[in-house]
Amino acid sequence: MSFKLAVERFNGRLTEADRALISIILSDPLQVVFQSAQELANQAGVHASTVVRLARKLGFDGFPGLRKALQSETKVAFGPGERVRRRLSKADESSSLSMLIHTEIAAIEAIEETISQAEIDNAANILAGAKKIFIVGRGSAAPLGVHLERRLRRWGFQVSISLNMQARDLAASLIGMGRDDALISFAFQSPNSLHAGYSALLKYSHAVGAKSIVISDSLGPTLRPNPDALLSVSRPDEAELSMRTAPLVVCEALAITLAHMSPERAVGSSEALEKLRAAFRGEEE
Amino acid sequence: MSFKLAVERFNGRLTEADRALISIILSDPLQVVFQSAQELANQAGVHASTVVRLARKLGFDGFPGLRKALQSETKVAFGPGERVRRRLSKADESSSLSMLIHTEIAAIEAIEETISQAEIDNAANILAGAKKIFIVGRGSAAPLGVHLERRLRRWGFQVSISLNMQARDLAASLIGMGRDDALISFAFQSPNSLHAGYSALLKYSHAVGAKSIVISDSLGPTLRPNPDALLSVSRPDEAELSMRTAPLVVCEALAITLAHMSPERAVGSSEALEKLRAAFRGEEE
DNA sequence: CGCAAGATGAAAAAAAAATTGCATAATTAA
DNA sequence: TTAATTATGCAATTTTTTTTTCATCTTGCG
Repeated sequence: MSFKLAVERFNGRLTEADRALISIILSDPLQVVFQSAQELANQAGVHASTVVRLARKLGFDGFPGLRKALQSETKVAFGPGERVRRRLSKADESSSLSMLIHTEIAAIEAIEETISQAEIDNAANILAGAKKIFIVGRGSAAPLGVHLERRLRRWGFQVSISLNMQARDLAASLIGMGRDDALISFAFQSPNSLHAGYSALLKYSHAVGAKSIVISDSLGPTLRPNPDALLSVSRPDEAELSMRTAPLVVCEALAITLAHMSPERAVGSSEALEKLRAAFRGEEE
Repeated sequence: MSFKLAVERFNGRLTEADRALISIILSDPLQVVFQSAQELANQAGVHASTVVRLARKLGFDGFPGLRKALQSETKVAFGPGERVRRRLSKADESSSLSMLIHTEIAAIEAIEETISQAEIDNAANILAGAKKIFIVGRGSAAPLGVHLERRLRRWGFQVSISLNMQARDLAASLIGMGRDDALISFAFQSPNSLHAGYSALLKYSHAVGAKSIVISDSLGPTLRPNPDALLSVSRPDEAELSMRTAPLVVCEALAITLAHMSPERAVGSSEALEKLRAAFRGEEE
C-alpha cells in the first residue's frame, strides 16, 4: 500500500507530531527511504518511538514496513528508464496540467533574461525608505497585490491596498499619499488595454512626491510617465491564456530582497506578530 | 567514494564470491541500496560475512559504509530533491532573484510527480456540476483564492469568495451553500498550523451535501474529513520562506481543464462579458 | 604431494535499530 | 475548572543487523 494512500485512508486522530513526520516523508520520500526511525525522528524533532507508533497507526508492520512501502514506491519511480517513461505517461502531453507546467517553467526561466537583481535592489531600496506603501492593482493583478501586501505587512511595513477600484474610489484611497511614501502598481497586456488610469495614477504619485514602482510585462516599457522603478518581465510565448506566475516570482524576489536589506525591521515585526498571534489565537494564519 | 571507483582502485585478490557480489551490485545498485548484508549475500549465494569482508577490503567502513556510498550515488542520479540542491549551489547565493527562480522551477516541476491530470479532471468535474462555487481561503491562500475566483467568474460560474474570515463571519457567508454547490478551500503547512477551521468547514459542506475540493501541500493527506477531491502538491524543499507558485499552477490547470470541459458555458459568458464591458467601459480589466 | 596462505561458513558477540512499558505532559470532554 | 483520555519522551527490552572469532576448506606453490 502506498504511503500517501495509507495516510488518506487512515481514520483517526493525527497529532501535531504525526503531521510533522508525514509532511517530511511526503515532501522528500527519497531521503526517508534510507533513514532509520531515529534519524527521521530527529529531523522532525520528535522521539523515535513516535515514529514507530505512527507507522503502526497507519497500518504498517512497524517502521520497517512503512519504509519498505516508500521504497517500493520510489523504486518504481526512479528505476532506470522508469523515470522518463512515467513523465510521459502520467501527464500525457495533451493534458492541461503538463502543458501549463512547461509553459510556466519557460516563463519563469525567462525572468532572468529580462530582469536583473540590480533592478530589484533598486526597487527594494525605494520601499525600504518608504514610510507607507500603497498597492494598486486591478483585474489579473489582484492576486499579486494581495500576495505582496501580505509579505510587506509581515516585514513590518504600513501597507494600503486598493483592488479593482474605480477612479473615484481609488482617488479617495490614495488621499493620504505623500513624499515619503511609495506606490506599487501593476500593468499587464490585456485584450482591451486601458492605461488611461495608470497614467493618471503615476502623474498623481509624482505630483505628491511619492516614489513609484511598476510591475509589468512587455507593456511596461511603453508606459508614460516612467515610474521610478520598472520591473517588467516578458513572456516567451505571450499566450492568450496566460498566468501571472512570473510576475509573482518577481514580487517575491522583491519582498525577499527587502527583507535581507532591513533585517531588524523584519525580525522585530515577526516577533510582534508572534505576540499578536498568541493574543488572537487563530484569527490570522 | 563511489563504489565503482573503489572496486577499480582496489589492489588485491578478488575471489569468486567477491566478483559475484560486485557483479550483482554494479548491475542493479538500485536494489542493493535497500538490502541488508544478509539479503545481498543470499542473492549471491554466499555468506553474509563474505559481504562484510568485501566491504572492508574495498576500503569502506563496514557494509553500512558501502551501502551508504551506493545510496548517495543513486540519490544524485535520480532524486528530485538532490537536483534542487545541486541547482541551488550553482546559482549564486547572493541573488535572491536567481535563487527564487530556481527554487520555484523545481517546485513546479515537482507537481508532475505528485498530481495527475486525472485528479484534476475529477475536481473539474465536480465544479462543472456545481450550481454555485464557494471559495474559502485565509492567509497565504488568499492570492490563490482571488485568482481562482476571477477565472471561474470569467467562465460564467457563480462564485462566492471568503478571505481571511473569522469563524462567525465565515458561517454567515456560507449560509446559502446547498447540495448542488461546491466548496473550494486551501490548507497549507504553516508554522502555527490551525486546521480546526478546516475540519468544521468540511463537515459543514458535507452536511449540506455540497462537494468539497481542497488544494493543499504535503499537509493535504492528513486533513480530516477527506474532501471529495484533494489536490495536494508537495514541495521538494519545504523551505521556510516558500511561495505558493505550485498551487497557483494547479489552480490554473483546474480552471483550464474546466474550460475545456464545458466550452459553451465559457464562450457564452465571454460574450456576455464583452457586452458588459462595452456598457461599463473600463470598470473591469 | 604436502604445506602455507588465505577464503569461507557457522556460530557467537557486538552494535544498531526497533519496539514496548511506564511515568509525565498535553489535550479533550464534561 | 477538573477529570479522563491520549500522546510523548525516556529507558528498558527485544529484535535485527553487522561484525568477529574460529574451525574447516580451498587454492597456489615448492
